[in-house]
Amino acid sequence: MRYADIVLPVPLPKLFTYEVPNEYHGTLAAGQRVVVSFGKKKLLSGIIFSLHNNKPEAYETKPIISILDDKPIVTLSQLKVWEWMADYYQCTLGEVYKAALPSGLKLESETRIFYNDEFEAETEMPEKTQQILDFLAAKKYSTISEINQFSGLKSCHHIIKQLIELDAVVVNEQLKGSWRPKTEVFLSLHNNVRNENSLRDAFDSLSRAPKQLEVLMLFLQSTGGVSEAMTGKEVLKKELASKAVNSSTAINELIKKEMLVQVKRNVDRLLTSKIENVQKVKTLSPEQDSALQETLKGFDENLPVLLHGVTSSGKTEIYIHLIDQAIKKGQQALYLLPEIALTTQITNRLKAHFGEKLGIYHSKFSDDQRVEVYNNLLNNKSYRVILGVRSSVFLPFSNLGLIIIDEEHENSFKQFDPAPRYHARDVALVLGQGFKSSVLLGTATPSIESYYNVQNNKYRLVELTTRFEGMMMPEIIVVNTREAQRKKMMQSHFSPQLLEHISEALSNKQQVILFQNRRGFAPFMECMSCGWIPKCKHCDVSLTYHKHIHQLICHYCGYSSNVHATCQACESPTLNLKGFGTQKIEEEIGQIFPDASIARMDYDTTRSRKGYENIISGFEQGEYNILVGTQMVTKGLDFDRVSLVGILNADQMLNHPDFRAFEKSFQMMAQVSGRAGRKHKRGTVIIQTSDPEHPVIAKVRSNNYAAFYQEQIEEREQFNYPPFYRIIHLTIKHKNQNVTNQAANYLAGLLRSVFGSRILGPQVPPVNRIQDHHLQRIMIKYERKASPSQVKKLIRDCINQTLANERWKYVQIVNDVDPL
DNA sequence: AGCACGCCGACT
DNA sequence: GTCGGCGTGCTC
Repeated sequence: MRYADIVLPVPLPKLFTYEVPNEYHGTLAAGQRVVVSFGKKKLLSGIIFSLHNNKPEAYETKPIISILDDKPIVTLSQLKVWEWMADYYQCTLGEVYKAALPSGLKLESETRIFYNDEFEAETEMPEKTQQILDFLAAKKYSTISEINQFSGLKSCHHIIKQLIELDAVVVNEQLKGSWRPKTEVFLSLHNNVRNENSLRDAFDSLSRAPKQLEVLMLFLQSTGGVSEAMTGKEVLKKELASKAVNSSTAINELIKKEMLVQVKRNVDRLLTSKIENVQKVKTLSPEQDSALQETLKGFDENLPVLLHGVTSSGKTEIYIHLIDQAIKKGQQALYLLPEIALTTQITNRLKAHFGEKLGIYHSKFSDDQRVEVYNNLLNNKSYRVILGVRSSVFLPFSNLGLIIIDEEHENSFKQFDPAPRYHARDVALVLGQGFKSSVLLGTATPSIESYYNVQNNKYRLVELTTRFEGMMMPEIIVVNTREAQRKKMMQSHFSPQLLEHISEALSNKQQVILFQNRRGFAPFMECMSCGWIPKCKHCDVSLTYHKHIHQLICHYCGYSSNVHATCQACESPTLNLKGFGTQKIEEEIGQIFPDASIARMDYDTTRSRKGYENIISGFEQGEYNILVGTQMVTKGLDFDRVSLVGILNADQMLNHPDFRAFEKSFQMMAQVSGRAGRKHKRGTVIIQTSDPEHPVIAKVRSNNYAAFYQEQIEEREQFNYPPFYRIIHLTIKHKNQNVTNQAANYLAGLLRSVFGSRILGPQVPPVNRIQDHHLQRIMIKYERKASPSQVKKLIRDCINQTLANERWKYVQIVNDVDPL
């Protein structure tokens, strides 16, 4: 095989053919990583997709520069999933590759500019050039982006080019960013002193070096005693060093005197905490046990099972039993959770059961740690279970027997940007087919699509209707805010009933959760005189005010701006903070209950690595009385002292212009209500709304999922929405608004000639400009029974025909399959 | 997506 | 006259 087709991390819809150097003939396989040169100078790592002997006719091939692995790091079954994804989600293999591997396994070159020491200037050069040269001379070498940053230039290309011509600098491409094993230094007793006599002599010889003596004693203590130390037991150097002040010189002296020896060893980054005693799997309640048996029956029929269990019904225990069984059969298990539900609570619980068999794959982990999880699984080391977020469907499983998708209804399983815009639940089902794994979808509030699959006998349904350990479903009180407003009884966002219940809970030393879904209601500034609102320079959105840094930030492109004292339009000093976010609620509730301690959980307070866990554990331990939060508070948290949950504004969710708004509202309200109540004490939920008779609220109140589903499914059928129809969104982007509009109209016309009334739009999406690109959107709704691949091919043809047109060949068209 | 090339307007 | 911004094309 003399040629290799290689997947490269570029969004181009093809593979690239490189020549295999002679010495590698017959030694390569699909899935191995190679380094190749791409374009004029770039070095990239890519994945061998296939090997063949077809010499390309149209171009000269470049050779593969080097081979990074002796054996494939992407398995054949992974490559199959990649291919399926690229096809189903209409993206390129390169985009899948980018998403699939942790960046530590993807190498890319970086241009380094080296200063030439022998250089002597013959003529004077411009000031800027001289500055950059001085900068390089001081640093020896630097990168383009560093120089740009230093010089404040948008591009330093011209200057560098000049310097190259003058021989003042040389450039060089350097591969960077590769993962390296972590090493730590261990100490053990030197062979010379591993008997009592010589050890005694050693002690004697240290009589005038008290510090070294102290350290040696500490070392012996750390090994667990002299006899242990004699066997060569090792102690972490940094741990020993931390036991005495200024001990590092003493340690190094002892090494020099050949009393201690040090060795560097590769250590696992993930085995930081010691594994506690592995817990036995708990016995299940009768309800749980029969649910487990039902689930197994479904698995026997080779059907995915939808486990519909009310909140706090103990689904996790069932999962643990299933995982345990899979491991006993020698299989692997994958437990998928949405990002925000992957808390220490659940991690600790699983760790207690599965110990070092458990691997965790999470975006808050460093990239090095993710590489280690990847390698652990690839080399079949310790992991048998992976608890992870959406991207863990990309891990190199070899014998996946069980997949659990918990909180199956969660939208965050769908990746929105960048491509691949995949839904982890749907990819997991495909993954499961490949391995013939058992698949379990768990939730208290199934998505309409999944429940429909139950009705159609594509999934088996298992229900858990009772809460764990005698917990009762909460009492739900609906408060009419319109009426309260009319009677002028609303105190800002709080109804008298809600305030009454809060103060009652507080005086009973119980905790309160206040839920505010702030979607579209983030705090922003507005001029009270002229109505001017600070907007993003590059996007069609108002800037969001962030109190902690006192800045305005664009949530779409990250643009930030200082807060000005005066209005930029009319110059009057009347800029006011507007909006109804969690921060506002936090402040106001603090004024009403000055003695309560309040925590806030939202995008801002949980961005840092520890922020999220601090808030949760603080609330758990009763440091806070009230927790104010966005949808984050609804996910998989079990608190023991929460007696009251307040939903501040249900209307906001219900009035969203989206066909899934009711579904999302029901799920959100049901989930957040599930946080109320403790063992043997019924919790209370207060829902504030201006429309207490709203059918969705009625179903939440009666906890009647089936009725809710019935209503929704009829609506979906009537208006041709999923699950009866499939949806594809095409977003057309261009810097010039006219070009965007024309291209969108042309494309929509083409599509209509093929699909007729299945085409909607083009329409301007709610946010019509992002990063200086104007947007238009076309929606394609087509019957579920139509062949998706056929439909997608026809759509591709229309897109290609549009892009072939000279006038809009620079238009970007983004494909979102099954959008949410 | 990145990156280089080259065209063209802005300032010395 | 040069500098540097941005539009255009190419990547095995």
